[in-house]
Amino acid sequence: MARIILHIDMDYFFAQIEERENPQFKGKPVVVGADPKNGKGRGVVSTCNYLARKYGIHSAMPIYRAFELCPQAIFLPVNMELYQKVSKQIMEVLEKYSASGKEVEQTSLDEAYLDLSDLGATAQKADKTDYWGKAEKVAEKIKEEIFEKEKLTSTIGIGPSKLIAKMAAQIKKPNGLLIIKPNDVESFLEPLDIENLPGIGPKTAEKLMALGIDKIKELKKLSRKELQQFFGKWGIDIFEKARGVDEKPVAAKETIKSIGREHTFEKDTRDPEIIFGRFEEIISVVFQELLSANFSFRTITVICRFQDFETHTKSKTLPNQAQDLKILRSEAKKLLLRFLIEKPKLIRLLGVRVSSLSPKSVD
DNA sequence: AAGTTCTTATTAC
DNA sequence: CTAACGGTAATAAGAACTT
Repeated sequence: MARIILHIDMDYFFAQIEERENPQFKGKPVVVGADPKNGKGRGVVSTCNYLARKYGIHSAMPIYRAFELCPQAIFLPVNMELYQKVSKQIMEVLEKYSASGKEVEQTSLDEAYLDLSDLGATAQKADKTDYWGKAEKVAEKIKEEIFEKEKLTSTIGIGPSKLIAKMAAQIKKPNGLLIIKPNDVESFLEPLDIENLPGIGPKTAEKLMALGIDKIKELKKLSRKELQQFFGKWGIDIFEKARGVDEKPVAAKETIKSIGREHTFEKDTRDPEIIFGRFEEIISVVFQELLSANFSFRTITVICRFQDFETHTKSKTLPNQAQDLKILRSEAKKLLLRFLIEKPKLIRLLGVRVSSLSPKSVD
């Protein structure tokens, strides 16, 4: 029995919220992300509205580039608290539509999966036809309710797996709805680019391109064996994805696995005041996060990116769980000192991450 | 030989 | 002065170590 999985993705989430909060932005290009600093900013675009996209701006683009493309756009900082609040409201709507006992799997602030298979489980044999029609109705209602309550548009994809549901939504955005039934999976996938497959990023795509493969239809010509020889274990995954095969269940994420902070300096630096000052701030923020989440840690990782963009990590795993700022600070500092001794280069970015977390209950 | 730990690479939002 | 990019997190894989 095929599952019915729904994937919802809010349209240009951060920027759409900003439009909603500031009606005067309507009809103007809006870019949410780092401060462009008159073309000298070091950050990137987080999200932008579709008008900004017309100028060639897109997510992850260096902010100075976005500023070049459209200096008259409205540039806004990321207001994460606000987006988190809105996200929570939206997830509450979704909860109502997930079958009893089934959890909503939230994968980011603005994306989630629901398993609607139960719509079919109760249907009679004679009525076999319309699980998918019912799912479509549910999707329409979800979209409507979110729009009513939050005045935000979204895109929903429905398919027999998380993979297909997600791809359906990706293709149809913004403000779209697309249902791919099991029989349509093949014809849906084949004409798409390999990069439309979640998990196939620029690196994997480039390797496949070198083999003359750019469409999923071409990718399917490679055997399981060939893909495995090329990509190892990963090749098996690719083989299955190309056929829409994805058995992963919809399940809410249990716990966080790591907590970290990174900072890119305004200017690359070697100044100990700046380096250690910032390092200390990063450490305390990470420790605060750890406390508020009520976790102890066992592994500390320090990330260092140099002027030439070379990025390295050093980590240390303690013999026991700890929830102690002094330990975090002293171990992290030792790791940082190793970097400073080994490399004489200017530092661009510093980061600290704790992992091997374990929940720590306070009595 | 097996289990950890350390490090890098890749992806995604 | 040529000028290529954030921050946060997960996951996988291999190398390097301990036991």
